Amino acid sequence: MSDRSAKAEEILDAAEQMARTGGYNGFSFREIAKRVGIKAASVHYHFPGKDDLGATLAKRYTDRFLSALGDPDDAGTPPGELLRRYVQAYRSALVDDGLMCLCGMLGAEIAYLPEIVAAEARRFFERNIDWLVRVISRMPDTVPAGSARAAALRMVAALEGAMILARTLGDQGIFEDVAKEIFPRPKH
Amino acid sequence: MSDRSAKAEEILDAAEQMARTGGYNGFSFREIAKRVGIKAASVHYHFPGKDDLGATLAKRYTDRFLSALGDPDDAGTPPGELLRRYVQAYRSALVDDGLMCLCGMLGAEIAYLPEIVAAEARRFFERNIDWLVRVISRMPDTVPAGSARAAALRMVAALEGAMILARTLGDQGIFEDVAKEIFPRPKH
DNA sequence: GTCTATAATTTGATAGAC
DNA sequence: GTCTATCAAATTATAGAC
Repeated sequence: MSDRSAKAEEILDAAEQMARTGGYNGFSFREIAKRVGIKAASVHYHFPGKDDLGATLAKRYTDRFLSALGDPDDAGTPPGELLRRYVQAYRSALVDDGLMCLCGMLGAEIAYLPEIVAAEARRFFERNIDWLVRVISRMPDTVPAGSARAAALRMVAALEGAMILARTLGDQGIFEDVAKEIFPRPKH
Repeated sequence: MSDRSAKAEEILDAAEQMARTGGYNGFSFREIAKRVGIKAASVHYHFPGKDDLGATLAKRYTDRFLSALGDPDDAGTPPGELLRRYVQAYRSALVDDGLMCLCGMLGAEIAYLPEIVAAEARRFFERNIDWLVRVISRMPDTVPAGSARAAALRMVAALEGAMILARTLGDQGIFEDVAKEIFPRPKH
């Protein structure tokens, strides 16, 4: 468990909303402070530097995301349902939150990020791919052995790209058009 | 033709390199000035405001991108070759330039952009989709009529997402893994 | 076209009182 | 934990000399 104060969580909430709209430079201590009703100096009490805040933010995002997915090896859940759950996690980020994927945005600007933030962005995708590979490996009739990873990469790429497209053009239907056809196809 | 001075083009070159690494907040007048060997105030002579510079940058990027694609209706070029050329445009942006897609980054942060910049980011994707729809419509054996647009959206999404993934994980092979299987499949 | 000078604002950050 | 006060640096931008 992460033993963070309620105020620290509030700070992360505000920072996340801004970072998922404008990236790492999209949030500032002053704007966070204003939103949570304290002063900027007080934010530094909870998070010493912006890099700490950013890394914690990305870690919390990843942990929550993976937690929503559940165990990829759970024999009680069919792999097809797990893949639908994966798509739903992205849909929820875009539609329910009305925001972009935090680590997608951070990943795009990774060359300008402090290393501890960059490392968390990388970890998000590594864990995502691991999770998908485990699920897809349970579907031997759909994907040739060994290419589970390629199938996982295609899913992640399609969903991240679909978020950008839907967001840019202001049309959530675009996300659905892409999501509809991203599942690994049966071997023929 | 755009009648811009050589110095204006230099400014755009510097700004593009930074924007394709850190987004709209990833470039500044001072840093541009330093790179092209003038002072920040002089940059304002060429581009009155940052929004002007950003909009011009996105427009130049879009024009060059579409120019590299060529005429989607050119009967002398098979549609399959045109689609390979489309993938190559993304590959070149990632591998040759070593940078992200400018409008992908701008699109992700569109909610925080000045309207004239946001409009150009939207235009990039609208024109990309139009171009792809025209090409895919020339391949009636691969896609059911009417779903050419959905097929186009899937290609754009996959390529934008593949760039992010490859960039974040520092592995260009990831781009290739995704690109390999994004072409519309034959009807069966 | 480019410069100096300067303004107004924002940024991440620290010291020290309460 | 939060505050005031303050800082150094960076930001976009303008006025006016050359």
